[in-house]
Amino acid sequence: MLSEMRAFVLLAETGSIQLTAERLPLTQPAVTRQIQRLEAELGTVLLDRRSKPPRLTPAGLAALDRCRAILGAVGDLKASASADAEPQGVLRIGAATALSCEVIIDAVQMIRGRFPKVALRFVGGWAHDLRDQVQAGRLDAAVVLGAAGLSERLAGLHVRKVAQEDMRIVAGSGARLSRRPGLAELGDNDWVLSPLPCDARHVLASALSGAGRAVRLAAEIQGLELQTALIGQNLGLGLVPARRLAPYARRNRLKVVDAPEARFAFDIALVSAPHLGRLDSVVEALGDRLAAALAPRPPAA
Amino acid sequence: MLSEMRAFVLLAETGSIQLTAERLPLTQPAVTRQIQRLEAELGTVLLDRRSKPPRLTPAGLAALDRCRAILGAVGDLKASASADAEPQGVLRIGAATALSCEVIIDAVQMIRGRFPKVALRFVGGWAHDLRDQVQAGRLDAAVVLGAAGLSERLAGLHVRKVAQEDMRIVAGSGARLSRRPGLAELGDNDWVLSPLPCDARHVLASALSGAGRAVRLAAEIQGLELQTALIGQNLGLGLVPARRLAPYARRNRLKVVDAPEARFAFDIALVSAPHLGRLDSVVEALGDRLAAALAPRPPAA
DNA sequence: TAAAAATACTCCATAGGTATTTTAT
DNA sequence: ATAAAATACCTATGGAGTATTTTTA
Repeated sequence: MLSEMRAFVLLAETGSIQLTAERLPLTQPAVTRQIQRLEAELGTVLLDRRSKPPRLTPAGLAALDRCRAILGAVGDLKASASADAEPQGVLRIGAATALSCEVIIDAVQMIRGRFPKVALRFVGGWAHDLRDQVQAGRLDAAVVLGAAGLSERLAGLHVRKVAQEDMRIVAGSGARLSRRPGLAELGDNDWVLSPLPCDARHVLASALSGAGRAVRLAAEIQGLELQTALIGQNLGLGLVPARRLAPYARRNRLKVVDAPEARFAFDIALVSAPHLGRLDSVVEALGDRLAAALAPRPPAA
Repeated sequence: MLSEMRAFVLLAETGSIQLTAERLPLTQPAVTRQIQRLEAELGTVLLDRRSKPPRLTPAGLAALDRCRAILGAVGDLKASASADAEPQGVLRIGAATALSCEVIIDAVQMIRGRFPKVALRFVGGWAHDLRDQVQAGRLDAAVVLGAAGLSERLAGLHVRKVAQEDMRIVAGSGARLSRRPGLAELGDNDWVLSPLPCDARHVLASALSGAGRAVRLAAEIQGLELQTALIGQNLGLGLVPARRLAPYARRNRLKVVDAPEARFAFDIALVSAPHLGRLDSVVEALGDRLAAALAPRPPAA
């Protein structure tokens, strides 16, 4: 029906079926039948055929405007669907708890500035959960922490490593540890960690199990603020992202433990669903911004 | 492409291709391919097929609204084109010069009241001209005077007789005529008539030529006001529609000449182009109103 | 008479159906 | 294991082309 409408609008513009046929391009009988089909579909006579070339009837004149509007809307649909159109719509992003607020805020503001038609929906959560939600289609993308190299290819998902996060083992000022403790010694200490399914815990647990130890929990606390405070009270060892360590270490007089066998490096990865269409460029820009903000030596550090 | 969009919108509503197929009704593979076609046409992935049934991608969600709008506009087009829709658009009507202003004004006001979406375009002119213009498609309808019974079927036009107009031969008070003049005597007098192509003149001329006479013109004047004034000055005989005679006859002391061989009766006919669609009902209402206003004994006369 | 549109007829592209395979719950 | 969607293959409808007739300017 759309091609019939195109022929009809063109007919109104050119003034004859002949010219319309040349422009489409089609043969004259083809255009004749397109108009006839449109008339049959609408149940109205659109052309006054008492003259050659035919004129529009009043009904045809009324239908003409509507056809133009419809074809315009179809054109808009195609234009807005094409990949180079301006990104728009809701983009649901998950941010792993381990990321600092500043980085997120910076990214949100960048997106709001560069993609004004995109509505952002940020949710926090554990990396594991967020990955699942992206995979289930409830999130479009997520910034997650994962064991280095492990998240190269989640099934069907697009994964981009934007930075690396080193984890530091920290202890309170009163902790008694050898200068370079091995895995066994670490396993014999209490720990202050985040609740499961914290990914850092997973990695620590599997490392310790290599030395026949399980993780001994002194406390299970969410949030670096509280964790570092408790570690400062010598409740146990902790695991803190290197980039976020400084202020907490100063405040709670923590010391960094150098354990060569337990140097955990996580990837900060941007996981995104396939087929995001033009929103892909937003995710890409997000990745660029994160990579810049989390570069090894942050420019403003 | 429209049926593809219908399938897509329905898919978004039902949530599965299976259910969409049942509703359309089609088979499941047919719906699958309709969505695939739409995706190919738009160059975008609309469905996130990682789950069964599939979900909409962000691009799909954006396209959904546009598809709904387009399908709605197509529905409106069909509804507005259907015969029982409210008449709308421009209706171009011609009114023969012989008609009194009151009748036209009354008809216009009726149409403005009953068909508010119809824009009227009234033009005056001679019956002959107006008929041509309707036939040429430059007018949609015309109220014309024609020799009785002559205008039964103009080629391809719709003709409806709405009233009959008797023409009266009038003379000034000083005219010297026998009581019941024959055609020959009429032909030997001067006449005050409208300029060609006045239809009344045509009929008079052909009647007189039957008696071997041509029309002798004393004056060629447009407008009853002037014509009757000159006839009152005894410049010659005149031809006046019976319905409009009274006020002019009184003012100019005219007398009616009873010529049995020259009793001209004209039809007042409503000529309309074919295929006016829903505007036909407006023309029909116009005809009804004219017939009522011009009935043999007007109610308010 | 010339030009434009409508019709008659044929062919082919494409959309839908059936059967089957693949994939997610 | 079951249900849903995708694919393969076939068939048929319908739209376009060519040739011709009709109709208007």
